[in-house]
Amino acid sequence: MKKRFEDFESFLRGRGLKVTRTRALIFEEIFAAPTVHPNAEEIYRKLVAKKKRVSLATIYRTLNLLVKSGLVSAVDLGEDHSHFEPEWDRTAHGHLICLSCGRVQEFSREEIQDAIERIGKEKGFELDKFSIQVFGFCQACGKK
Amino acid sequence: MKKRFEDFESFLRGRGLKVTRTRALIFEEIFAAPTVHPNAEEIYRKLVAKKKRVSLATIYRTLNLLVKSGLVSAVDLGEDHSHFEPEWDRTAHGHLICLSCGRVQEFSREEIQDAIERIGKEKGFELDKFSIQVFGFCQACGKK
DNA sequence: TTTAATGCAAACATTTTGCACCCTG
DNA sequence: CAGGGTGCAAAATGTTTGCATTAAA
Repeated sequence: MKKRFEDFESFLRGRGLKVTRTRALIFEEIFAAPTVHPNAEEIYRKLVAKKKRVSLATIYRTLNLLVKSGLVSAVDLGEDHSHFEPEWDRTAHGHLICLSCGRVQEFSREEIQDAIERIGKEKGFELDKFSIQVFGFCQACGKK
Repeated sequence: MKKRFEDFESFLRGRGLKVTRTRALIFEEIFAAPTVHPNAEEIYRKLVAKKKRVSLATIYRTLNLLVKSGLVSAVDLGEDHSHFEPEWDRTAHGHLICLSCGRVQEFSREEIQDAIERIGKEKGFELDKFSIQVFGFCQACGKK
């Protein structure tokens, strides 16, 4: 099931929060290009480029709401700031991060998910979520 | 093979850098308690408690050297700062991080490492390193 | 004695917050 | 029109850097 803006609306209404123009714009920026993994600054710059009047503060506040809602995840790509991606309902996935060009590819493997679930069982650890970052060189960069 | 201070000395000498008292102290702090995963601030506080005269700046500078040397890794435990651990020669491992008490357990599984290597091959991605964080509740906290 | 290392304070980068004004419901 | 939302500027964090001084080699 694909998450859409209505899910964010429900989340906000359920907490007595308001559905605003700015929140919709930020939501759009993340969901319209799911492979981009933008950070707060990038979202800000894109909205400014589209002549929207927003502030970084609001972007951070909205990102926090989106993460709390479960519709968006923060991902660590080895930089000193967070990146954000839509959280679709699908097998958990990891990221391949190119140390040369910075390109990010996703992957998902049942076997890894299963192995992690087995580890949780063994150690009596109740799983919530996990993240995997694989660093290296993508096909294009590795060939050089 | 277990890494020891001599390895750090070789690294430093090989680059024309100096083996100093402060660098030894910081190295010790990380290697003496490998399960601690301290952050820069914690290392600083422990050394101050031991009446050592150090600055956070030197700790950060030394941590950067240790990471470059490959003797120490920076690990992301979901907080807004890095933690550090000795990088022993062993199968790559992941961390189970308790969202309630913050305790960190390690795990390692050949099958995960193999799966990631297979993914690299498939995508023509030349692997360098990977990290896995599993968030959830440890046995003690989960029972409550 | 030469060159790197250190502590300190200032600079940085990212993210959060206080406040006066604005907009949604 | 009441209460949350917003932009702006200031604050809070974590980390890095410039500089004068100290200490390895």
